[in-house]
Amino acid sequence: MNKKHPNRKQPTLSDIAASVGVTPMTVSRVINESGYVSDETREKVLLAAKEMNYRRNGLARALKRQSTETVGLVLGDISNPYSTELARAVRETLFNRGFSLFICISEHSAKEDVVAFESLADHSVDGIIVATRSNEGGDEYLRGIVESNIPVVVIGRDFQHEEVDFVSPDNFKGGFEATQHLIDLGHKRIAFVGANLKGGSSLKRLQGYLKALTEHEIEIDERLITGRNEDVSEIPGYSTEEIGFEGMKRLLSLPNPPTALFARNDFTAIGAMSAIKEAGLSIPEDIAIVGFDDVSLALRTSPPLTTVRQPMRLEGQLAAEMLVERIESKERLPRRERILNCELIVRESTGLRKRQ
Amino acid sequence: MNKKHPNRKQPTLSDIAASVGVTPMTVSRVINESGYVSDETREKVLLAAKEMNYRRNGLARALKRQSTETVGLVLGDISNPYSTELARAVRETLFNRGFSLFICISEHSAKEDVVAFESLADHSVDGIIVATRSNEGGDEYLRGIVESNIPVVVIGRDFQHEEVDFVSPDNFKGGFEATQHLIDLGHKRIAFVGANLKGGSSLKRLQGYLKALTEHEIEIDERLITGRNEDVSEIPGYSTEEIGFEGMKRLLSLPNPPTALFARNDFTAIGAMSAIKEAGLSIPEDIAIVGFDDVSLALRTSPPLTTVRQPMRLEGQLAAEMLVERIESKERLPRRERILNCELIVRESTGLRKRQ
DNA sequence: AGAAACTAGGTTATCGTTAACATCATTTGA
DNA sequence: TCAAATGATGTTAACGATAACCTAGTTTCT
Repeated sequence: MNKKHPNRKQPTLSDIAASVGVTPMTVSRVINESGYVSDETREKVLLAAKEMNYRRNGLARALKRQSTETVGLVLGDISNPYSTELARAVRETLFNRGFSLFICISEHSAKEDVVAFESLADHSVDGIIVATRSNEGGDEYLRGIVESNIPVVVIGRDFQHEEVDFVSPDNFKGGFEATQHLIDLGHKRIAFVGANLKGGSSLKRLQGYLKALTEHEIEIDERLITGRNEDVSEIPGYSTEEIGFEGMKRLLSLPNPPTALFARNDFTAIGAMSAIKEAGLSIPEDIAIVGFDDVSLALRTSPPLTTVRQPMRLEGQLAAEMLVERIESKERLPRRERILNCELIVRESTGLRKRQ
Repeated sequence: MNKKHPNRKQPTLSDIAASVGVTPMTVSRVINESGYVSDETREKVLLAAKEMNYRRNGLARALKRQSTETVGLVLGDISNPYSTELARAVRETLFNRGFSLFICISEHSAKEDVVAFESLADHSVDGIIVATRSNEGGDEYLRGIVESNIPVVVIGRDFQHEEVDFVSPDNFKGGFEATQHLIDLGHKRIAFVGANLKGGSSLKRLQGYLKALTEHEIEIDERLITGRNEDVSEIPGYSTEEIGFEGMKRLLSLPNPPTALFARNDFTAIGAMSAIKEAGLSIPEDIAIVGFDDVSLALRTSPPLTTVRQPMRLEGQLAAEMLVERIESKERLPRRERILNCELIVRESTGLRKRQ
């Protein structure tokens, strides 16, 4: 709808009312199937509405009703299958509860986070689910949104607020178990690829990795931890496979390269596999690999990838349900946290126990 | 914003106006930086606005202004990196033109297409970019939207309307060139994996494939064309790799299996590669493969995948620009079509010329 | 010095819809 | 049989913001 196309104007309730000879209110009752309307009137109104190609003005309706029955989801990188599954689960859950979903993308930068929040707030969504990484500017704006009484649920984002629910996979435990698995197989020189010290799920996975090493009294070698301090996803065209590929190349050039590898996610693992093959080494004989996420592709790498499966659908579903509860609740609800278990899926990329 | 949380109500322009001692209109001028306001008044208003945590009501504003400066993008499967790149380009282009973007996902079914269109129309977006596959119900609803004077641009969707612009990669030519490349290498038994006879880009790629075979007088063997009539993407959890994997397995069990393969897209190709390796065959020696899209992962498969690169960023950018033109144009514009060239990227998965 | 232009506001009406209440006829129940 | 319930509308007043128009004081230019 746009005033710049004046040729035909959108008909309104009043237009229909005038053409049928009733008041706008009666037409509204017909359209919304509420209140009493005689069959005769209803039919006349419906006919006129169809003829005039009537489409209700959601803005006016929402303005009056003070609710849009719409929820916003802010995602970082949507190329990640994780985001896809999450979005799908959120959408389905919301749909069943009568809400529609708008997705905004923020490529992990504060500025874009803010833009996303702004557009959603501007459209008066009834609530927001945030699944981007934490960052200063974004957090501040988000806090303002919460103070405006817009219900918010965060997924995997480090954001503390007494009225914001939190859903996350147990990245720490997942990282711990992945590393533990490699240790159990007899590995001592275990690398971590794709560290991001700025926070987010990757940091938690790294911490789990460190904990496992420490617990088994394996010395931590910083040269085995690759990654960057900067926000890699801001480099355009720098895909997550590339992080794995380049990280692995660096590791392979060390005087004493690792015998095993835990990658921050499956795509990073795939990039690392590519580098390993390029170097003429084989998986898992020379180097064992564990990924994270269990994307569908993990089953089709050669060899199939051992990985940590996170319950993406469940995360989305829970977040959506919590948000709807908040939206529909008359009182303020206290913060709720749900940390969901991950599951180690052992495939061939870690192979058998390493001979000592 | 929701009336269900009545504890603190959102302040309005009038609230600020009252607290400062001016009219709402003056506050509006300050907020919008339009019209004349004295520095003194401006400061008082801004201070009050900040103190009261004022957030403008976009609904009321849009209702009055008859424009939301927002565009909707309807995507099918967002897990496809193609969708990601497209969305990114669209978002960036729109952002530079002062529009914000909302994405709706429709997993290719008519019902969900309609839901997506409905929510977008309901929010009075200024225009819609549609990148889902054509389907009857969706097309009908879409036509209604266009008749309501909401500007629409379609990407790769078979939808004819005199006021709807069309952007698409040249899937036909891309399919032709991919097949031509295999023929040039000496292949005669060339399979197509992932056909979808219901239309969409896959059908066009298949037609290009058929044309190339015909032109070189290679007999078309229907057993070498795998795919389904039904809409595979509606089967939950049935990923596009799976199509390639299963299709390839079927092809390998033929009495006279193909020596080359053109896959509807890169992920299908990756699935097929997995099946080929599982059967103990090698690429490209036993079977050569060409994919489509040139996703970033194509560089990291082993061997790296020969594929047809489509200009995803350009598609998104053009679509966004055309849409903005339509939105800002005072007159009706005729349909414009842009069919964009694709580029064959030769990598190792097709190897050298086949010895006869 | 007087007209024109600028500055700093205020007034009014409206965007399209609907909640809340009012009106009046027709049924229904005790 | 008459009050109460119900059915079918109409009326009024917002929801919050702003375009369009109006007022009046202050500069500026010729």
